[in-house]
Amino acid sequence: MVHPFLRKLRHGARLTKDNEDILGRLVESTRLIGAREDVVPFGEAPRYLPLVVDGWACRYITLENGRRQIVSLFLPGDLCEPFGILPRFMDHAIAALTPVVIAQVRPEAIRAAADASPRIDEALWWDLLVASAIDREHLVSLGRRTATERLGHLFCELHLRLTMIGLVDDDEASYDMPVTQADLGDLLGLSMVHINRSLQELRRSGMISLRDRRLSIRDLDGLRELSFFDDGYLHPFGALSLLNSSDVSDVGRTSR
Amino acid sequence: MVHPFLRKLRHGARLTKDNEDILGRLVESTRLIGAREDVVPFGEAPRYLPLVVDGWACRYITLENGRRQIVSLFLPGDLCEPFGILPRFMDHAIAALTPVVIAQVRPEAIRAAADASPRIDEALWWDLLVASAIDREHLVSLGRRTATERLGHLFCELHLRLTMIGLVDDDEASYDMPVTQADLGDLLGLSMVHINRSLQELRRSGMISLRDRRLSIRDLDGLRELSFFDDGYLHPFGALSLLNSSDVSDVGRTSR
DNA sequence: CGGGTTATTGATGTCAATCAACGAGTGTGG
DNA sequence: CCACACTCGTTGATTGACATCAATAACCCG
Repeated sequence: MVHPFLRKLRHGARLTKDNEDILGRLVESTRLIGAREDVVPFGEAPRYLPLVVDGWACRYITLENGRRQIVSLFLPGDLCEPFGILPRFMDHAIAALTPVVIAQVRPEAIRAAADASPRIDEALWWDLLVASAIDREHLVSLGRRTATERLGHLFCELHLRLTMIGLVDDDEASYDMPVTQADLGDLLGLSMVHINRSLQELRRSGMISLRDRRLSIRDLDGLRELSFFDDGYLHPFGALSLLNSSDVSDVGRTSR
Repeated sequence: MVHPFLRKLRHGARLTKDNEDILGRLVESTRLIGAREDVVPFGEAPRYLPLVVDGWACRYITLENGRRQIVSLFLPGDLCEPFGILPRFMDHAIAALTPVVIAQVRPEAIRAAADASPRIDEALWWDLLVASAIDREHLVSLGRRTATERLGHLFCELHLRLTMIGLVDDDEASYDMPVTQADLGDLLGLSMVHINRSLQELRRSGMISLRDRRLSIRDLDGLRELSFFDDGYLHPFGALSLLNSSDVSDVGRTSR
C-alpha cells in the first residue's frame, strides 16, 4: 500500500520513482499514540516533525479558562508542522483524536529531500500552501459561517482531502468520521449540544447521513451550495508556478 | 531608517551586516496602493511576493453571499505569503487597508538569500512560524473568545508586533490604529455595531482609549488578563532550534 | 452645500450557549 | 450475572451574546 503522505504529495507535483523512494525513507521511525493523548505537548521543545501515518490528530490550543479550540485537523499523510524548521518551543499542542501512528521526521532529513529534487521541493511547498489555505477556510468558517454551514463545509473539505489519499468510498461518497460531537464542537467553535442539533438538521434535510462514525454525503452538490464550498483552496491539481508554469483559467470563488 | 522587514527579522535570528545587506536588496522595487484597493486580487496568478513596507494591509476572503472575513492583518515588514514559492493562483485576496507601499519580492531572490546564509534562512523560517502562530491565535479568538476578549487580544498583539518594528510610543503604550470599526468587524468576525459597543466597554472599564485613530492602552496587564493574552506565540526572542540550540525555560500558557 | 464615510445609539430578533436530565452502549469488577 | 461507572448522543427549557434594522450626528471632501 502506498503511504498516504506520498499519495497526497502526488497531487502537488509530478514525482518520479526516485522522488518517492527518497520521501518514503523519511517515514521510517514511527510511534503509536492512544486516542486523546498528546503527540507533542504544549511548551515542549520538539525534536522532530510529527507526520500522521494513520488515524486522525489535531492541533489545539487551550485557554486559561478551560475553553479549547482545535486549530487544525490532521489526516493520514499530514505533516503537523511546517517542514523547514523546528519551533524552539510549542505554542500549541498536537493530540491524537483516534489512536494514531506518527512518523518522526527530522527537519534536516526533509530539507535534504527537498534539496535532492526540485519536484520534492515543489511538492513540500505545495503541501505547506494547502495546509495554510485549509486553516484560512477554517478561520472563515468560525468568523462568518453559521453552524450548519461550518459542518457542511467541513464535510465537503474532508471528502476531498480523504479522496486524495484514497479513503473515500466513491460509490456512496462516504467515509469514516471517527470523532465525537464534542470534538466537532471544539473544532468548529460551537457547543456540543449545538453540533448535535445542527447535525440533525443536515440529516433531516437529506444532505448527509451519519451513523456509527460513518458519514455518507447524500447530496454533495446541495451540501456544497449550502456551505459555500469552493474546492479551489485545496489546489487539488497542483498549485505552484515556480516549476510548472502552465496557465490557469476559470478558477475560484468569484469566477463561478 | 532601518527597514521594518529587517527590524522584525532581527528578532528571529542574529543577522550580520552582510545578512542585512542581502535582505535589504530584496526590497527594491515598490508600488504605492491606495486604501481599499487590492494588492493582489482573488484568482490571479501572482508574479511576486508582496511585502508591506508602509501602511496596513490584509488578506481577506469574500463569501458568495457578500460576507467578508479578514484572515490576516499585515503591518510594515510583513511578507504576505510564505517565502518559498508562489501559488499558482490566489485562493484569497490581499488588500490595502490604508494607503500602502508594497515591495515586490521574487521567490527566487528570497530563496537565494536564504541559501546565502543560514541566519537569513533561520530568520525567514522564524517569520513564517510566527505568522502562522498569529493566524492560529486569530482563529482561537473567532472560535472561543468573546467580543471584548477578541478586541483586547488584538490590541495586545498589535502592541507587541508594532513594538518589534518601533512603531509604539512606549511612554504611553500608544500606537496608530488606522482601520475603521467595520474593518475590525470583518477581522474579528463581528458586526460593526457590536465592535462599537465592545470598544465602548473597553473604554469605560479604563483599559484603553481610542480617539482619532490612535489607540492608547491604559492598563496593559489588565487587558492581557481580560483577553487571555500570552505573548509566547510571537516568539519575540527567536524561536528556532535548528541553529541556536540554547535551552528554553518557563515558556507559555500552561507554565505560568 | 450636497454626498459620502464613519461613529454612535435604540429597538428588536435570532442563533447559539448553558443548564439539566436521560437513555444507550461499553467496559469493569464484585 | 449484575451493579456501577463512564462516554456518547440526544432532548427540553432558559438565557445570553450578538446580528440586524433603522436612524442620527459628525466629519471630510469636492
